[in-house]
Amino acid sequence: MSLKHAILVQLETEPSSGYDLLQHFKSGLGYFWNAKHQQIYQQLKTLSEQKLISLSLEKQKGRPDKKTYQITKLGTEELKHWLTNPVKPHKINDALLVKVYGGHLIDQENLQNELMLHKKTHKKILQDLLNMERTFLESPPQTQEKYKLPYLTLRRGILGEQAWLTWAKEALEMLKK
Amino acid sequence: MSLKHAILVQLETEPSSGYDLLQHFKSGLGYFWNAKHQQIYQQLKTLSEQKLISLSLEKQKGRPDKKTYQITKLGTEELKHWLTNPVKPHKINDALLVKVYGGHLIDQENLQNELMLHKKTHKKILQDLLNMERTFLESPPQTQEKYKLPYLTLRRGILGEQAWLTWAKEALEMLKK
DNA sequence: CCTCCCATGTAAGCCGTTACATGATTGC
DNA sequence: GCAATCATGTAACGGCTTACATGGGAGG
Repeated sequence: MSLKHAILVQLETEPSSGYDLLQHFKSGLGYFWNAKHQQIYQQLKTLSEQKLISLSLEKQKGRPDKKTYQITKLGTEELKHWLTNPVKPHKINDALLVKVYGGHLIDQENLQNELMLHKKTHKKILQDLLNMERTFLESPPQTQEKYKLPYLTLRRGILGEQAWLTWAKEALEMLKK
Repeated sequence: MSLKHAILVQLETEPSSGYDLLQHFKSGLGYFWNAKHQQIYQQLKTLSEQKLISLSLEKQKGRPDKKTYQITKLGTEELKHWLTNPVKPHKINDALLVKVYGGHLIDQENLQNELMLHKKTHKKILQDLLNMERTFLESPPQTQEKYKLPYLTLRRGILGEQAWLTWAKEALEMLKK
């Protein structure tokens, strides 16, 4: 629903190609918004038709032209409008918890293994986020001031992942009894 | 994607009508899986056609027949199969964080107000979850043993909401400077 | 009377996933 | 040579949301 706005936010920061956006969704932004390349390219097409973004072709040697999009005046307006109106609370649809809820139907060992698998992923994510935080905290004060809002989203990620890991520890202990 | 399985899990516990399921999605299960009535009724129809669930009509005085669904053998198999295979990690698509990320475009006050609004909602959810936990902890040991897996999902909710509130406090302090 | 809760549905449209497709460059 | 990364797309399908629709009972 707001992939649209996630793209506009990014383009407001700097003009990007579809591929660039994809990279952002894999790193920083990606912690709280996910999108695949197919969806991004389709959305860019739509946004372009709606005149919320515009396109420039950058010629590249040897490679096909790189399509760089930038936000238009209309796009900035739309973005500001969206930012000013409240968003609905985030909906959680977490299949793992459905599984835990109904886990009495399968081996406890099986359940534990799956939890441990997810734990690995979450540990990795936390490490990545902590690394980003370290980089941020080592940057000069004016950089920190400039990126303080993205930093807040990073903090959300860190606190969220830590809470997840605390839960997993608790859950595994309980399952092992 | 696994509304299907969320429904099967619930029906495995007890036969229910569409309306009953809706109530579960508004309370316990609802913390980690959301669905609207339209979606539930459609899904029940589909599952019924696939013979994963079956229907009995309960006659009621004065009211139209209540449609009660129960899980079939085939449904239980499908559920066990799903439970045994790993699920993909939960994807977060959180519009509020997109907003914070791009919040430099609007009033800081506006952003703070929205955060406070969400804080209220999360506080309410946490209170509800803590109440459910109290009820659980006051129940007899055999009940606790029986519902230990759903209790784990409750714990996930509590830890998650507490982490959210910790973050919000931190964020609001930072924004006020 | 009016609103909330019980109780169930159809239909259109949007959003997102999966599968299919192409082709160049870089590093091992 | 082969895999990974850069770089962009189309098409089909499935899931979810929004709007529309109906009708009885309970309580203030």
